[in-house]
Amino acid sequence: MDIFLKTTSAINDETRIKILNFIAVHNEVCVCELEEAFNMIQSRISRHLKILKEAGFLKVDRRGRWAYYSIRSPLDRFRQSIIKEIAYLELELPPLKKECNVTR
Amino acid sequence: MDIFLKTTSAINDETRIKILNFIAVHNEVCVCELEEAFNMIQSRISRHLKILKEAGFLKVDRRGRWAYYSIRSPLDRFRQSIIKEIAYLELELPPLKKECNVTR
DNA sequence: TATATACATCAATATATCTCGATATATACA
DNA sequence: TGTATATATCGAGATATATTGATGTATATA
Repeated sequence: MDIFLKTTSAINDETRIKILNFIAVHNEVCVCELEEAFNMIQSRISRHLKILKEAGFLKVDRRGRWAYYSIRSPLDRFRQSIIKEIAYLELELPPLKKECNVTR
Repeated sequence: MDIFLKTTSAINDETRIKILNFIAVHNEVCVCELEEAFNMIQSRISRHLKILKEAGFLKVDRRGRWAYYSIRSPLDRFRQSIIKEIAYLELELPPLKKECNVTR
């Protein structure tokens, strides 16, 4: 029950739904790219990423000073269906600008 | 997005998850049966039923003084997967007592 | 028609969650 | 070693949600 509720509360927020969708589309993004794309302050993005990660949706890969977030794999049936359902929403995607760092 | 959020917020509550599961198992129950089974005051049950209904999970059939709630049918793919996932939780079911009315 | 029953809704309070700004930490590199 | 960059975390205020008890509404029946 607790894990289920952690999953549902993670997706019960418009910002996190958009972030999750953005990451699903772009495969792997760093915090500063999300900050830039969504025009939100870094602490806000970071907090939402933590919630999505702890709910089992994301994994993080730290390389150098950057933290690259992507969809966790393998992903269980239920979380897969959630991401699929979010894809069906056809949310407008903000542009991804790879300007916050050059070593990519 | 709004509909999606309505769905996620509906299942983002332990009481509603239990109610939804209870109804899924028993097919059709009235408010007083839920009140009895979960030992909760009527206004609380009624409010949660409204949220589940407006989120597309339940339908209500009024017969006489009673309101019988059941899983809405047909149910879309996503809501079906949610109810299935809740079933996997194997939550303990409180007993259903059909004492609140006799005309059944 | 008056009363009881079943359910819905409202107002007030308690609790949880989101956001921002400040601060902490960790890495790279001059 | 000192500074800049990228990210994480914390505290306070704002907002949203849940719960309760009171009240409203509709139906059945004495």
